Amino acid sequence: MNQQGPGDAGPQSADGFGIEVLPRRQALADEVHEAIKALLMDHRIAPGDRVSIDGMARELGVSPTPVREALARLESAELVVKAPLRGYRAAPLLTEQQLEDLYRFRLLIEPWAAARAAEGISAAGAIRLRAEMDSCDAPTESGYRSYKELTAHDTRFHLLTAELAGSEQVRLALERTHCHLHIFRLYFDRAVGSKTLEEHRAITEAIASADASAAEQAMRHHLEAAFQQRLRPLYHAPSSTER
Amino acid sequence: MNQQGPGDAGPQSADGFGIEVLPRRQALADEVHEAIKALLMDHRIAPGDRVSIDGMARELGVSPTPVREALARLESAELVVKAPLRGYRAAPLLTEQQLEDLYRFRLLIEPWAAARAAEGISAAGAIRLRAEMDSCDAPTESGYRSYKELTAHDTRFHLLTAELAGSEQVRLALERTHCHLHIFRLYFDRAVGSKTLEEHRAITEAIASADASAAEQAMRHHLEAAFQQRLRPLYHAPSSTER
DNA sequence: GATCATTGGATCCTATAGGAAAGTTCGTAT
DNA sequence: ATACGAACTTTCCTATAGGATCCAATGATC
Repeated sequence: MNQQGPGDAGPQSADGFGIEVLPRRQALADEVHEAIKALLMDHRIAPGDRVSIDGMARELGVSPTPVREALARLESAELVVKAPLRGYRAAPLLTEQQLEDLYRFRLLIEPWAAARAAEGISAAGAIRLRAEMDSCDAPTESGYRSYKELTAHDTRFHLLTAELAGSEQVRLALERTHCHLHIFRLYFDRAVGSKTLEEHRAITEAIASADASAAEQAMRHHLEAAFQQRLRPLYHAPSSTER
Repeated sequence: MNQQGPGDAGPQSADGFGIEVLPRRQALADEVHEAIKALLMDHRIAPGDRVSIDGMARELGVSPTPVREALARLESAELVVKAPLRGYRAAPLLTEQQLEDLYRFRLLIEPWAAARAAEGISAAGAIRLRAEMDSCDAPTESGYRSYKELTAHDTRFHLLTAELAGSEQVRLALERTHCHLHIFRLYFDRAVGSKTLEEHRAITEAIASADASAAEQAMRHHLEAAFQQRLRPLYHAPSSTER
């Protein structure tokens, strides 16, 4: 609607100085896309719930058209399923078999990526990796970090290792699994141990010291521990929402 | 045109007797999606060309809304790119580096999948695999098979091996790369050798005889040969745009 | 003659309206 | 009381209109 205040009408060449803030003219369908994704993660839309185009448009205060576009993309990402004349529904939670399959896939590509990242690590890459760790590592004494924050870090960390491996296809494949979103939906209300950060730290150091086999092994250990010790028990424990 | 002109409107559910077998109300957006994908593969939309929403709607005789939805999905699949206020463009061809990256990724997951398929092969699985081979293998003397047909077989064959591996994630990852579509766009006007079918046959026999290491090796050989001997030379040969 | 401002065209983006189909509910007959 | 049928409601699906923006062409000015 309104352009952000005065002076930026010209998107980039406002004053001739290439500030290039690029006011993200991108938008409305993308914002709707992110909004719905956030609703799915927060369980404000439970798995299996209907996602009405009109209802979502009313709730977000936009017309149905961008909602339709956003849902089409979410369907392509398998986060919602579309029944031809019955509307969209939120995708169900992963079954235990699907989760196992997902981690088998991650075990196939991520240790490999960690090894390649270690082989080709640069000074700048090591800095980026350590910065990511520090962003979530530092003040762990005062207050607990929210699970949402830790998940965001986890997402960035794993995608960063894939990026450092130099394989865009691996990074894309990992991103397209939306594994972090699925995991988040699985135990979005549980506290996460500090084990994750410890394991991330081990991976970081292995990569930063260019030790390929150590990086591969650390990543493998991390994924196996996450699956066997943290995720899989959720299916056999009582479905508690305790903290 | 108005809403549903009288002639073409009522599809077939004229009377209350819904004898019509599944009126296939499925999709208009889906059909548009497939139509545009076909246009991309046939180079009727060249890489880099603009894909106007209104223009495509006029050409296909539908309203812009389903076109918009189809393009949103194609963008999610990275077959078109969207410039915020400048419309969609067909994605450019893969660079040599991107092709190499793609095959590195396939070498990571597909030999693994072939080995798992061999380990868990069933009688039914072997039959399906051989049927796929026979469908394209048989009458190779009378007429040449079109490249389009062979590509379709290649797509089905590789997805089938991934499916037989029992990993939905691997199958999805392979599908999401759209590698066959990219390859097709690379040399859509060339004849393909019979080498591909020979290599497929070797993979099929290795899987059907439950020889995991042979299957893995055959798949690896197939991918390396395809990249090194068939695809990569395209970048160094004289340009192929003239016909 | 070259550069910049202005105007025009095309396109995208959002919003709204109307028709069609499916699910649901209520009423009636057995 | 139960089953069947009809009407209703909700929702999706398509089409069209209007506002905003970007690219291109033209004319004016230095």
